[in-house]
Amino acid sequence: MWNNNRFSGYNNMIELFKESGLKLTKQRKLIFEIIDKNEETTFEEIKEKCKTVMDNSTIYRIIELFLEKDLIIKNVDNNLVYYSINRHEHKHYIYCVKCHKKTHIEICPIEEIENKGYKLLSHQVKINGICKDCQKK
Amino acid sequence: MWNNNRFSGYNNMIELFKESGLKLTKQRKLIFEIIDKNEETTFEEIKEKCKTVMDNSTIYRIIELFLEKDLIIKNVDNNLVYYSINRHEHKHYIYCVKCHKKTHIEICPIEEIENKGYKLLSHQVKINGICKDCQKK
DNA sequence: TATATAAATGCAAAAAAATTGCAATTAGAG
DNA sequence: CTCTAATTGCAATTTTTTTGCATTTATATA
Repeated sequence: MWNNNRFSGYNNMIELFKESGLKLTKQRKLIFEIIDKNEETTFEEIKEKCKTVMDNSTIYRIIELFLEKDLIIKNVDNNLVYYSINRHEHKHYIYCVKCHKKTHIEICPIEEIENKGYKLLSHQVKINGICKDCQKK
Repeated sequence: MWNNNRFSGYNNMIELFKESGLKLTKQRKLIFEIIDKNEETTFEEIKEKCKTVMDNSTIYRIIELFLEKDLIIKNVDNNLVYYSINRHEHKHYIYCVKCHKKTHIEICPIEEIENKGYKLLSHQVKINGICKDCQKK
């Protein structure tokens, strides 16, 4: 997963950790890989996959750390918390809730915001739908 | 607050509750009014304002109920949970984090989503910035 | 490669948040 | 006004998150 260049600017996790000044422990490595494996990962998934390997408190601490260092992004939808690797790309997607396919959305309000004189601080966009194929099923 | 017609389609809370099949208790009324008073209300604000009037479990139950009945919208940003009245309007805003002014954004990705064959289920858009005036200060 | 040490983890305990069952109360229909 | 189903308060539980400290570990450097 990690050698396929999906992460713009870094060739691997080791470098990424080094740049953030983080020791590469096996616990951090595991959590990072779990989050990296899917587009979005719930906290429950992480807990489930880690429970034999590390303590819950460690999970909490690592996730907090990753968020602080901007390695991951937190996202809440429908009472579920999701984490994903921060790939530093400015793109928005629509997710199919059935097949989990994602489709890029071209439209982006940034320009309009800047035209209105606002300085942009943060934005969250989350769009769920059902894709063409899944509607047929 | 409630008689100013901000809520499209309903003239008052009583009617709204009736349509949703909810008894209008003083506890529900209070929570609804608290959420209605501001653009966004945190759970802590609600707890604080209700603590002398009702039990915490009642607050949890009422908020859950309002969400189920789609009377309010839940929104998470920066680890804080916000609630707002569901005014059934399809609009997006940019919020100024300093003066809390909101400005409507025209752009909307819905059309593009539909062109791509997706059936839209839900969407969340949250954009924070600093408005022109506040940047000068 | 070995060593020193600052940082990270595990563990157990505590604190905080959310949920539940049930008796008492209340809104609203008739 | 009365009746009843629905709602609330209360107390207890369960679940989630945080914390302090002893032990372990990653990594810089000798």
